Amino acid sequence: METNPPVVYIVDDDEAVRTSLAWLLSSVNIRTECFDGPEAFLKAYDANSLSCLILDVRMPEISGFQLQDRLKEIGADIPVIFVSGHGDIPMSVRALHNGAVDFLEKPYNSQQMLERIQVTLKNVAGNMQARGRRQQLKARLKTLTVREREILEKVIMGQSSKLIARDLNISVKTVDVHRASVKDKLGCQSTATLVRDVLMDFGPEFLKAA
Amino acid sequence: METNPPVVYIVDDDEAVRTSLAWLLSSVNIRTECFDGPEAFLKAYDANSLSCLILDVRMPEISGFQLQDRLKEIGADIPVIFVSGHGDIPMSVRALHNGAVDFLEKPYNSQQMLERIQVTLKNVAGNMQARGRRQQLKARLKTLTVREREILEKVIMGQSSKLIARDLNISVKTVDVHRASVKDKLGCQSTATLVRDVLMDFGPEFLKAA
DNA sequence: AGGCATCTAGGTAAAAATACCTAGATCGCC
DNA sequence: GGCGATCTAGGTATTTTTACCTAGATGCCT
Repeated sequence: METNPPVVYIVDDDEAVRTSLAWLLSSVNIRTECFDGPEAFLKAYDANSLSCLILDVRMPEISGFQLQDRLKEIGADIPVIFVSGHGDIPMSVRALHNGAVDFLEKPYNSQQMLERIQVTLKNVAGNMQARGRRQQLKARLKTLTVREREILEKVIMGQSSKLIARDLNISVKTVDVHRASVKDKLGCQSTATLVRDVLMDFGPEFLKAA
Repeated sequence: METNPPVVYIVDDDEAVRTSLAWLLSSVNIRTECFDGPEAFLKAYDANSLSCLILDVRMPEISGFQLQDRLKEIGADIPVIFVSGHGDIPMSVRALHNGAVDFLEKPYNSQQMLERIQVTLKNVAGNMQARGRRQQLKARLKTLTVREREILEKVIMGQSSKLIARDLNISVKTVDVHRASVKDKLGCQSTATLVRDVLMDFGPEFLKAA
């Protein structure tokens, strides 16, 4: 996790806006990367960076909303701050419902813009280590076999090895073997930490998650 | 938990708005309760009801935002739909950041208003049984003694009785006694279900919760 | 055919959790 | 002074989990 310098991605088709924002941020030593459209941004985006995205709503070809959807699809949880010159209330509501962290009007107040960005970056920083664990756990969950995952779910539901064995019509011994390899693969010390780690990072969505 | 008929609370100082909204909702058989100000609403509000709140932003004495803050303070997690006749984007963003589920402009489109309300009520209904468990668990957590709660936290952190005993400089036996009474008071069968139940309902906020 | 992953299951043993029991020390309250 | 709550801790026994070991059956890929 190389997260040291925060990056603010700026996606706007208006050259003047990009330049002005970049200048504003550089004045407080925040690194920026500018793109004139979503495609260019998606190519350059580094999911492991400590970053946020300043996104224009209305752009040719692909709108800001569409880019936001795209980012959700690929599981990129970079915080999005929308900026719009012709926005209205329904648009801002839609943006925030769709997961944006903020919505500002153009022309924006520099001081305010800066403040919102810094708050956002701060929040991202606060969530970084949690996100790291989450990603790691997700990767490890993928290494589980079908049977192991099945046992994991039942363990988390609080069933004992005996019950699980009866459910699956296999020996308790076999269940224990699977439990052991699950704990091994996920790097947990005990059933308690196993349940805790999985639920902390995935919560109720665990059963649905891939 | 008597939650049968959903209630839509309407708080607006404009009599005409209240009447019109109440009429709209009654046309689809949704029960409403109207109030001309936050104080009257707070007196009548039933936290156990399946409900949402249509709230005007600008009102004399106490603003909609202030009522929203008040509701957060008293732990009422009723979903709030703001309506405003003189709203702007910053206001809507502020409202949503503050926990509102929606923000509509006056004059509103009846069909749209209805739709948003129904979506909101549906979501509330979906969360009701979860909320019930949460409330029950919260109540039970309060019956724990200081020591029991201390042990519970360590158990959830994945520590074994042996470790906990060493941490607290007491006997393993004593730790087991506390563990047993914690499981008993919270109504859990095993450590796994204990960890699961607490984390499912409180998650990472468990340590901060009262 | 051989290698590899997976699911299966048994043995042995230690460690941990759980379920019962008793019971002393302390403290605040009536 | 007695009562109840709380924290303490021991005994005993059972069940469960965990850590090691081996190893057969299956199926897939090279």
